[in-house]
Amino acid sequence: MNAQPRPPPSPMLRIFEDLKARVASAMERAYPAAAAEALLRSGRLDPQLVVASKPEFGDFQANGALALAKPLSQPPRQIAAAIVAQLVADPAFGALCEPPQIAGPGFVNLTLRPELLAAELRERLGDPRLGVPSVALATGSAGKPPVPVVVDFSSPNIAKEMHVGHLRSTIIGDCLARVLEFRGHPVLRLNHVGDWGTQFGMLITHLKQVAPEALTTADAVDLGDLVAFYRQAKARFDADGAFQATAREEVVKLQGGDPVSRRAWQLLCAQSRREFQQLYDRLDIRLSERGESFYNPYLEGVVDDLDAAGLLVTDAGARCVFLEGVSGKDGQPLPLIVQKGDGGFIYATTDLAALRYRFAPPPNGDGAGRIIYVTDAGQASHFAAVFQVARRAGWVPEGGRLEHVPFGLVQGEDGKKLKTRSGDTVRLKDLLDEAVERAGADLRRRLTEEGRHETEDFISHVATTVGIAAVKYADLSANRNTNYQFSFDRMLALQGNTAPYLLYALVRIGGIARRGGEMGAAAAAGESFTSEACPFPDPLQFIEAQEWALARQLLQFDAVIASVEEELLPNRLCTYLFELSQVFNRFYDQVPVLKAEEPARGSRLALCRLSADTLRLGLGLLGIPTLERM
RNA sequence: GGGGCUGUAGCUCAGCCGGAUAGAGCGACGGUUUCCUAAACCGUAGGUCGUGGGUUCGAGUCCCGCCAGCCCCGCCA
Repeated sequence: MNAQPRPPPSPMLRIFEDLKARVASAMERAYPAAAAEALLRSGRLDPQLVVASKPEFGDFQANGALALAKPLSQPPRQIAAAIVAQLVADPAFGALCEPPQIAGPGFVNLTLRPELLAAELRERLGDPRLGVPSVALATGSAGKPPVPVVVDFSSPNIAKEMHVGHLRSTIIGDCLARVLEFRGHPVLRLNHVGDWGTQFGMLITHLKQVAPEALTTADAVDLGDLVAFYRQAKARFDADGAFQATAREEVVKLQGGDPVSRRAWQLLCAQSRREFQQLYDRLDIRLSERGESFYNPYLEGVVDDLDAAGLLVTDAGARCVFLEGVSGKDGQPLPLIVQKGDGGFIYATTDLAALRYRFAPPPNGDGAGRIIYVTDAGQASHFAAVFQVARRAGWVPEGGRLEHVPFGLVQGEDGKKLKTRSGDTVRLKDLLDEAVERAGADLRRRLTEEGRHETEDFISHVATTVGIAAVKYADLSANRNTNYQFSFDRMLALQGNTAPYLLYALVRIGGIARRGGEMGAAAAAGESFTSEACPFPDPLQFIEAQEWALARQLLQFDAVIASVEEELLPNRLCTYLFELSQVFNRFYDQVPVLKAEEPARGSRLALCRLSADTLRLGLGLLGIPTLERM
C-alpha cells in the first residue's frame, strides 16, 4: 500500500539486449575481417540471439555461427568455438552467464547465472508493475509527454442490438487498450458507433408512419421493437422506390439539422446507448462514445483537401480517389468513393475525417501517434484504401502508426457463422447469459459431488466471473487472424487452455496463502512493499527443477507484454499465462511449500507470490477479474 | 477477373528475425490422492505441416505455381 518509488527494475529484456551486444562484440573480436565486411553491407554481424527452444539448451541460444560458416568457409562448430573463446574472456559476459555450451551443428547455448535469476526475481517482489517499465515515467522525465494512442473498437450500430459480431472487436480492443495503458500510453478508447447515415433515414421515415411516438417520446418502444422496425425499414428501402426517395430526403434533413429529425435521432441514440452500456458494464469495459456523427462537420473539409491535393476525380457522378496498386476487373484502378453522385457522404469519408482528426494536433484533433482499428478481417481492403488515401493526402504525421487489427469470424461448432437454432443472429446478452448459466450449473454439480456448501452469493459471484471470463478468454486465446469456433463446452472446460484452468491456479495459491502464516499472507499478493521491507529470504534459494522452471517462466513476463504492445496479438499473453499456470501446477504438485524448511519455504512462497501477481496482472490485462476461491 | 485471410495430430489450436527430434489442449488408453482445493499431476499412442517447385548450411516459417475453404471488390457500414 505504501510503496515507495523505486529505481526501475532491470527487466529481462535489458539483460537480453546486453547479452546480444556481448555476443555481437565477441563475434567481431573473433572475426574482425568478416565484421568489417558486414559493416559495409548490412550493418553488424548478427548474433541471432533468441530464447532457447528447449529448457535443456539453457536460457538463450546464439545461432549466428551457423550463418558465418559459408562466408568464412569454416565448419560452424569451429566458428562457434572461436566466439565462445571470446565470450569467456569477457568479464561482463561472465557476470551474466555460465560458461557457454556449443551444441548440435554450431549453436551456442547460454545459461544465465542462477544468482542473477534469483536476484531479478526478488527485485519484482512487491513491485506492482512486475518489472514492466512505463513509457510515461520514462519519457516524463525527459519532458516529452507520451503520445496518445487511439484504439477504435466495439462500434455497434444505433438502433440495433449488440450481437455476437461485436464480441471480438469489443474484447480484443479492450485487451489491447489495457496493455497499452499499462505500458503508460495515454489511450483513447473510441467507440465509433454507427449513428449516422442512410440507415437513419430509413428508420425515421418508417417510424413516422408506423410508430411516431418513438420519435417524440423517450423509450416509447423498447430496443427489441426498434430492431424489428429497423428490419422492416430495410426491407421497404430495398423494395420500394418511393420509400427510398423519402428516406434519402430524411437523411438530408437530419444532416441539415432539421429539429424534428434531430430530436428523433437523439432519442434513438440515447436509448441504444443505455442498452450498450449495460453490456459494457457487465464486461467491465470502458469506452468513450464518439460516433460517426461527430465527424459530420469535417466531411466537406476532407473532400476539399483531397481536391486541393489533386487526388479527387469525378467519375460517373461520384467523387473519388483512384487507388494505386489496386486494380479491378478490367485492370483499371479501383476508386475509393468519398462523395456520392447525390452529394451525400459515405463511410469512407467519415473514416477519412476520423483518421485526420485523430492525427491532427489539439485543440482540433487528438494528436495521436498511433491509431488502431479493431474490426473484422472483411474490412481489410477498405482500411488499406483509406490508409493509402490518408497517406497520399499527407494526413499521417512523421512516424505516425496506422494499424488495422483484423480478426476472423465467430463460427458455430458446425464451422458456419454462429446463429441461433432458429437461424437468427445471436444476441450478445443471450450469449453471456448462457455462459454464466452454464458456469453456475457446473459449479452446483461440483459442490454437490464434493459435499461442499456455499452461499448463493458465492455461487452467483463465481458463476458470473467464470462465465464471462470463459467467453473473453476463449476469444483472446485464439490467434485473432483466423475464424474462431465458438463452443461453450470447450471454453468452460476445467482443463486445458481455458479461463477456469487459469483461475484455478490462482485459487490454489490462495489456498497456500491462507495456511501459510505471516509470510503466507505476503504470498497472497496485492500488497506492495519496498525492497527493504520484503519479508522473503535474501537471496532466494532454489534447488528443484520445478522451482527453476517457474522462476524462468515468471521472468518472461516483460518480454511478453512488449510483444503484445508491438504486435497487438492478445493470444501471446494468453499462451504465456497458460504456460505459467501449467508450470505452477507442476511445481505445486511436486514441490511442497508450507512443509519445507527455510530458506526453501520462504523462497517457494516468493514464487507463489510472484505467480499470483503475474496471473492476476496478466488476466487483468485481458480484462478478466480473478477469484480467491471457486 | 482482381485482392485478402486460412489450410499443421481424430477434434480445437500454438508455433516469435528461417534454427536442434514440429508443440499444447481436448478426445482415446494407462497411472497418481494419509500431504497446501485431484477444477490437478505423470505417462502412452497419434503428423507426407494442403500440394508441386525454388532460395538457403538449414524451410511449417521466405519466394513462385497449383488445389481447397472463407471473405472483400463504385456510390451500405
